[in-house]
Amino acid sequence: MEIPVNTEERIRLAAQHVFQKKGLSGARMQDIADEAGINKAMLHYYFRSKEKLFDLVFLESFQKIFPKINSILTSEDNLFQKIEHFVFEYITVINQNPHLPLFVVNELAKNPELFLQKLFSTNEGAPKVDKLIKQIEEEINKGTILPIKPVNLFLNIISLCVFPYVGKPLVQIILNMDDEQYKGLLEQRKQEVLGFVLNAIKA
Amino acid sequence: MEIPVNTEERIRLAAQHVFQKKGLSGARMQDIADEAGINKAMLHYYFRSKEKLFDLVFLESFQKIFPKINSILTSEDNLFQKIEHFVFEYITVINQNPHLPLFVVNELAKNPELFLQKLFSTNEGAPKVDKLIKQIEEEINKGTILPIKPVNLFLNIISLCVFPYVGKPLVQIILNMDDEQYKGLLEQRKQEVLGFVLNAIKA
DNA sequence: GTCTATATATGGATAGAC
DNA sequence: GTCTATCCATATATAGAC
Repeated sequence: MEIPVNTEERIRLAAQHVFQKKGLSGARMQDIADEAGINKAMLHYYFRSKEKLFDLVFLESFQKIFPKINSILTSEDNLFQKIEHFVFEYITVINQNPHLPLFVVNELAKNPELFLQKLFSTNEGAPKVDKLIKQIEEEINKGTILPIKPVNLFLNIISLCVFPYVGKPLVQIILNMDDEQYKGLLEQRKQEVLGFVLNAIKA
Repeated sequence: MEIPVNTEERIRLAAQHVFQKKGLSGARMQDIADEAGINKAMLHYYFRSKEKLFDLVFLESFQKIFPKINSILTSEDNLFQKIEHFVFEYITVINQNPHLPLFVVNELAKNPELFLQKLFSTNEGAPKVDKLIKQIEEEINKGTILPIKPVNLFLNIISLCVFPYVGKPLVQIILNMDDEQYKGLLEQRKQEVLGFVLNAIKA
């Protein structure tokens, strides 16, 4: 994690950090400038406005999640491989950016109107879950897994992967865990989630 | 949902609504005044400052979640009854306040220092999960459920209950569902979550 | 208790020197 | 490109009339 020499990149990283921590309305341009080690005026020189800077950060955050999901969902793996890949890859990504899910979810919730245009104008579009849904239905028909609404299974998997990160502060209070203990809990989630899901669906 | 006649109560409800939707930093006193149908000055007359008003709203939100959880967790039910009660009650509460979990989680994450004093000074304290943990261990020893780290099981249950609400905007994009469809999905989560969990742990 | 008007602080954005 | 100084809009908070 060496500090980039060029100013624009330093600002980008500082903005990412501050926005993810405080959100759009909570972040101060001064905070970003301080963290980047430069002056407030520089932010406007490079990125024009707070909103433009935020849009960039948000889009980049979004793109950290979706392409990888998509490539797994549309792969040629069978259902069980796909679930394993999804769980492992997804938790790995989140582990590298633990504040990312809450940031994305929260800003999406606060700007219900903005996200669509920003997303679909630049991105390849929302993930394609059709193939996974179809695979789930096939396995149910074959009798290899128990009947379940495919959408529910997908939602369950995502919930198990993501919530421990999104809900961290709340769960820590409930379980009375310090940061170190919670980190340990998160580290073995890949195996835990995978095992739990496979148990739940196996016929 | 009739509108209260007395001003203080109107402000409280308006504040709750606006804060839950926009968060502390995103909410404007003017928004709250407008929604309450009174003047900005009134807010300060009754609640002194934005921060004090927020603290009240946040604490009330918090207290909507915890007492009920606690009473279930410490009850004399056996493990399976307890899981069923927890899932049904918890999802019912969230269904009545769908914005509550994201609000609480988000503000907790943004104010890591504030929450402890505010909470523990007024509340009966964090939920007691010890009893549940012990019950899980007992059932594992008896062989009625598969081995699992008790904390993981608890975390899994909460994740399955809460994430569909917290992650709504994101999940809706992924699954390409409109509000009506998503509402339908949420309505059958009680049965879905309970069945999924029981399948996953049954020996 | 409720309003209008105003004070005060904060934060995003720009001007202009270097 | 980078800085300091400043402008200006917005938002919280208060004063004071009714």
